[in-house]
Amino acid sequence: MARKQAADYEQRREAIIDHAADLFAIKGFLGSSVADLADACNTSKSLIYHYYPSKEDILHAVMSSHVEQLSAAASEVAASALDPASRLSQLSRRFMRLYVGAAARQKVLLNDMVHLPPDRRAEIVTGQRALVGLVETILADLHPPLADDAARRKAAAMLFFGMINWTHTWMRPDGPLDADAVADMATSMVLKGIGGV
Amino acid sequence: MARKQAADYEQRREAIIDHAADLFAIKGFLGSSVADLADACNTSKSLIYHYYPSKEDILHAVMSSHVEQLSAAASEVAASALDPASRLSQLSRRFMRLYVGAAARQKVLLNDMVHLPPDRRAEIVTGQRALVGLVETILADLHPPLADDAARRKAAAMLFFGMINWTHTWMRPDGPLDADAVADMATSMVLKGIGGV
DNA sequence: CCTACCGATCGGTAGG
DNA sequence: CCTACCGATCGGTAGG
Repeated sequence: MARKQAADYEQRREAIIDHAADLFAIKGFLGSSVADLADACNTSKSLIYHYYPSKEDILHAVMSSHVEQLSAAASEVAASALDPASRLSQLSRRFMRLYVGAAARQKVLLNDMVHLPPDRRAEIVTGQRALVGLVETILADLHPPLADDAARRKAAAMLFFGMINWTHTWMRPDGPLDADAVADMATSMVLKGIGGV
Repeated sequence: MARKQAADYEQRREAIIDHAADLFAIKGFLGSSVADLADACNTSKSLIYHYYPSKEDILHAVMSSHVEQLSAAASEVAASALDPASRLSQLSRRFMRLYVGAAARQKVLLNDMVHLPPDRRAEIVTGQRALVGLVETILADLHPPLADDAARRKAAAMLFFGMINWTHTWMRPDGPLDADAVADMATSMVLKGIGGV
């Protein structure tokens, strides 16, 4: 009879990704060694390589788990029957909560994409493009002239993502504004400009 | 008579920084070796170390030269007698032109700050904080309630910087919108929301 | 799941 | 005796 996989196989895989996210977020992918990661996990390099074939596979796992969370949130909002302004508001809040709740993964996603092998990078980029497409649709619903202007529609969506994606550089978990408060400021900026914040 | 410094000393120093910016922007600071940089400059590693004492000093020079350009542009806008909306518009355009004209330095500034030694990093951060302060002042002029709410004033300024700083991830020099067009979209988003773009 | 290693490459410095 | 610069190599450490 074939020997069973360790009962906690999936938990261990997940724990490695958690620690890798923290480490990569602080020191960068190339600035973190596999030995550093093994130490953080209180184990050996060999154990790490038992669960993942390469350091790049660990980076990919950190990123793809996070993009999947974002995609799931986006799908729920896309499937809802809310009006455009409420959809934007919901999307902002759901994204900002994930950004703050998984701050390390978010930083790694935004900083270390260049260190993924091209095929793995393409996979992540495809997931992100769907998120951009959803925001483009909402913005065109809010401001119909955008429907006929692909360049400005894309740019407007990226300006929105800039507002919320940039938060990882300045927001602190113990700061005066929480994820929802910042999400609502970004939504108001889109809907009414600075006069609405 | 003392022998003179090479006539092109400053040009050589600047050329090293130019090539370093391109290299670091593509492969990251840790992903680029001093040997790579020497190759890009068509010279030897020893020549690089003749002009800069360490790889980290090169990173600092890439960043500080760029922050100085941004600070100079900000100072001119701050000294102008324009109304708040025009000041924001001017600042957006001047910054976006620098971001696009020095795209490699901008990427390095945003991605590799973590690899600067703490004292060098503090110096760069101080320069950036002055830029944020200027934007906070303009936004409070545009929307007076912000004058009494430091947290939201800071957050609003960072949402604005998010819009323009994030452009390095999606704007292409040969794309349909140039630096001024994107700057004006960001300005309109602040002044009037999506209805103004 | 560990210790013991490898081929290669790193940032930085030697003599001349 | 200086500065400018080269070819070669240092001691350590990386991912695997």
